[in-house]
Amino acid sequence: MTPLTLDEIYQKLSKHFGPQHWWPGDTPFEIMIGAVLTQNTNWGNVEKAINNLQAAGLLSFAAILNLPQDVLAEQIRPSGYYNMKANRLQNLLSKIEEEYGDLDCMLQQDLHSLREFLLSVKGIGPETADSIILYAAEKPIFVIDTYTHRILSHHELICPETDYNEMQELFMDSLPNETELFNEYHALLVMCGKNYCKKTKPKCAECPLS
DNA sequence: CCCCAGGCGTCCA
DNA sequence: TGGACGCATGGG
Repeated sequence: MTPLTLDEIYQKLSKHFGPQHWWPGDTPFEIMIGAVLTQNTNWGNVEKAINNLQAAGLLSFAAILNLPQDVLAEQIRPSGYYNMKANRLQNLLSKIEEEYGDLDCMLQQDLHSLREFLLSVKGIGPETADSIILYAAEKPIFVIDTYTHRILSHHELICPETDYNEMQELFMDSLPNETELFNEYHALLVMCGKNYCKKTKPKCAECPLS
């Protein structure tokens, strides 16, 4: 049988799951912090870390930048890799301050220079960069993650060794260049991955794409 | 007890 | 360039 098209996948997921209202964060700053904290980490653990920061009154650019790194690490402990992530967060914020002065200025840059800057920051890879661009800066770029790879691979739209950039081009070459669509599509792929296309015990029979 | 989660940098061939 | 490995908590 012929593989699904990217458009058909979107239609099926959208019908099955409905609107996703992503990213789960209130402000661009909080979205950016969450994007770093969720690296290879369950979102539930990220929420615990963000709640710790919120409760301590530390969920701000200045607070996170200026906190002693070991104190920050302790606050974000539930998100895992906490020493590395404390370092990555402070490095990111200091680079933003150095390059742009503040977050709002960074978010107003054009997509290409923003992506180039983010990828130059140690600890920010393609997925984290693109998540910040799409969900915090609200500019049209398609975010790829392990779920995307697994779902495309499983439905034979790609071979397993396809890399990040190839998958991103696949989406962006065949879909209209719309922030809202890219936002919703990625959120739907994550929802589908979490519920049906898990690494172990996948529920393929119940998947809306099967 | 096991395995995994909305990655990334480093090292080594 | 690409595969292995470390980073680490909390949930199933």
